[in-house]
Amino acid sequence: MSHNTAEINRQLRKSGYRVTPQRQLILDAVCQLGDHVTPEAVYDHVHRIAPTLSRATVYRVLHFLTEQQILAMVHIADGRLAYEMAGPEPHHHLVCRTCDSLLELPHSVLLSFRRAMESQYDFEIDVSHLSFFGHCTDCRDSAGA
Amino acid sequence: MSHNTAEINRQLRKSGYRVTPQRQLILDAVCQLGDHVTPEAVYDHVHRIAPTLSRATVYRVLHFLTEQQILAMVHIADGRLAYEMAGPEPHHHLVCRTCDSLLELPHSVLLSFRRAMESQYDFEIDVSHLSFFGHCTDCRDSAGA
DNA sequence: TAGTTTGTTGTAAATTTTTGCAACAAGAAA
DNA sequence: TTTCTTGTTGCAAAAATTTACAACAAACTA
Repeated sequence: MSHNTAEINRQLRKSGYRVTPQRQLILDAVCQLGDHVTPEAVYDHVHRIAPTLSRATVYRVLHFLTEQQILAMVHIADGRLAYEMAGPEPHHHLVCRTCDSLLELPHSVLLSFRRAMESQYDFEIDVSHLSFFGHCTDCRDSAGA
Repeated sequence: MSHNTAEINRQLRKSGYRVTPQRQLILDAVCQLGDHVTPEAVYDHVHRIAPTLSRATVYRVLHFLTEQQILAMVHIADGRLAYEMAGPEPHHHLVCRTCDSLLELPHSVLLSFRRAMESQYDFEIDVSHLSFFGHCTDCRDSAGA
């Protein structure tokens, strides 16, 4: 996935934050590495380009960009965290606990569920990204029902 | 929440695992401490009773009891993990990102969603526990729409 | 372009979580 | 009750993540 650098930079500056080379590198890395990028993968990637960029900065920037809704935090197996670009159209994942495969879930599938929570509980679910864990077709079959 | 010790112990032994004082203490701790118990809270609690019980054991046992479906792993704010008793009837939470309050969601609310995923994607969602993050009534109001 | 403000970074240390391994002990069997 | 097998634990070290703080530098202003 690509991202509109100029637009993002403008957004950050407007909010009083700064655009640093570190932030740009880390954002590019997540962008290039695709879905479910772990902090360690980001670090490995950017560290090759900028050897002085520290792990602490990676963690801080990932957290920061998530707060700014530029990235989305994703739960992957075992309660670990990963990140990915927060597209304008959210999508979600069905994560297989056995083979770690991913199925993408279009946002539309969740809209009615979200509306239900809103009307029944007056609670506004943040649907920037959701992961559901379970078992895919193949793994259920091979588990030998 | 209370738990049927004898039943759980029988289940573990039947599967070839052992019932140790450490496991019993940790299970009791989660039970007594209620919903969303963090590993650190468990450690503090059990460490008072059994000072030699190590942090490593707390983490290992929480993980183990979750695999055995005796506990359920819960995602709390910021991607942190917590645990709670896995009741026979699953329940879920709406977690407010602002005030950290919890709303309990009856399992029935998710049944249709789960069925939909099964028929549309042939994916069986594990619904032992789900957390949805967002904002509750009060916090949306005070945010001054 | 130079000066000023203050948001950010790197370092190092603190915390949290995981893992290897030898000693231990639960539970089965005799 | 004693013995034996092997699942578990504690320790210590490794790995992952967070935090304090001084130095740095992005962006605004003149």
